[in-house]
Amino acid sequence: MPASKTVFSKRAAVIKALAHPSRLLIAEALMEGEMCVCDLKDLVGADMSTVSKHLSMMRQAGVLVSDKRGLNIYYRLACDCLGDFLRCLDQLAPKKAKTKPCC
Amino acid sequence: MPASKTVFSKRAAVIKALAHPSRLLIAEALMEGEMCVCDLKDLVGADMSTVSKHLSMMRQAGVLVSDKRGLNIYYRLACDCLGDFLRCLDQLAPKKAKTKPCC
DNA sequence: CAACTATTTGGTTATTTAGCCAAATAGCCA
DNA sequence: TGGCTATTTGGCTAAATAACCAAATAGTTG
Repeated sequence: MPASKTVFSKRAAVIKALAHPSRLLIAEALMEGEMCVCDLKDLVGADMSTVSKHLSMMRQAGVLVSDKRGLNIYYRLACDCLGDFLRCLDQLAPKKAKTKPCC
Repeated sequence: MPASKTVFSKRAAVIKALAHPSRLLIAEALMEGEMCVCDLKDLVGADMSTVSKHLSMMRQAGVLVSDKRGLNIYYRLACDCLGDFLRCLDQLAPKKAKTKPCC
């Protein structure tokens, strides 16, 4: 079991934590600042338990950190570099592209 | 069906194309330059058909472009910005982290 | 054209994931 | 304490994913 395999699995887990439309929406929303679960639930429009599972998965991958204050639990991005990470996406996400290099 | 939903799905598809240990390994290898499928098969160590499916999925997402020359098909990264994208990962991938912000 | 090589496609199966509902947990306030 | 409210957890089902093998496709060369 090569150590490099573990490295790639960990990195893949980080990416996987962003590889879902709802999770991406959450990540982009959190670029503006922290939000609590119920706000994120409204944003995503899914069952609270579903959102909660997305969030704990993202936290476990190291993408988000959470912070409990009173009844609410606030989530925020673990890392500022995620902003650049996410901004790179639009260059790749095919609008009509595919014929010419995106950047 | 909100347009924004489509946008997030497309972006998620791009990310998903990198969200697998083998695909990440492939993407990093291609940062050095193009490679043909059989070389990538050796690199990944999986069945050629498995590798081929990973590659076509990445191409479809807009992450890779391919180029057939003779019997071989060469793949390369569609976008230089992927380098930065990938380099951001190490900052997030938990080594022991999780206690302090990564960057 | 026939044999060969590189790659993709189709089929199958096992595993993982996403969603919902219901129940459990935890902090707050009367 | 007892009842709220916010969030997580467990259980379940449907759908998506990843892997392999076998067969099909396409280009090459004798």
